[in-house]
Amino acid sequence: MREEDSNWFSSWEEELPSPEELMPLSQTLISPHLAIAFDITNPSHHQQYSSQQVQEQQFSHQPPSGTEEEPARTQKRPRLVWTPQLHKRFVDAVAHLGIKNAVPKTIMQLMSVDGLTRENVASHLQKYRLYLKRMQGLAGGAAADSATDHIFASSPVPPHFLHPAGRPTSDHYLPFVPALQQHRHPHQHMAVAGGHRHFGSPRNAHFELPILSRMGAPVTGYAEDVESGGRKVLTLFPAGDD
DNA sequence: TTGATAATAT
DNA sequence: AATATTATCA
Repeated sequence: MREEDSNWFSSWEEELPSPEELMPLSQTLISPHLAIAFDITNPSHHQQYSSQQVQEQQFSHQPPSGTEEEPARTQKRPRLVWTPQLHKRFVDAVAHLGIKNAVPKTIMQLMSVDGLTRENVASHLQKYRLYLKRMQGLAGGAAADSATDHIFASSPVPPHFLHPAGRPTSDHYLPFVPALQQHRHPHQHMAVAGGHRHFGSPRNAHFELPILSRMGAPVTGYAEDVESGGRKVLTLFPAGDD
């Protein structure tokens, strides 16, 4: 742990974005009417995800190209930030499926994260596999820490992941059974949300984010602004119990 | 850096 | 044709 990890927790509540700042990706990326079906117009019932702990993923990188009311589908998807919680779900899904069936599409479906695409998972899976390979080499005690693998290290790697692969699928590993979202059923356990901050104008820093999909209430999270070159990244994740 | 995208393979 | 894996980009 570093200082930053302690610092952000300090300014955690201060920088805490309000639920209104969270834009439901399900509304922008999916069909408008479908988004409405997913959307909660009246935040009355909220605390039904206590065990799951609503996870908010903040995206960044919003193209400065004028129009802000671009068609949802033509919208360029912001960078996804893989938080430990999201990663944990990823690992759980992979563990549940077994290395064999752990392919991007299936993983994505099992994760049941709204807004998460197959590409997101594929990209991450690629990195994760590399991480696993790296760990096999250093098997024994020491773990590789490249600041890159921090996210991977946050979640324990199931034994069979490092296995030479000979077993078909002996997974009595049932972390959870998310129940694939087959039809339009607004029952995601998690969701990815995005929003755009206007750093240049700290005064009118109000966003016209519509409404939360259906889990904006207990949005506990911390927001950190990271500036890399000219790229502003705002990451937000819940203070989960993980 | 980390995640997206392109290229390629199955 | 669709999805998976690898490589490269930003």
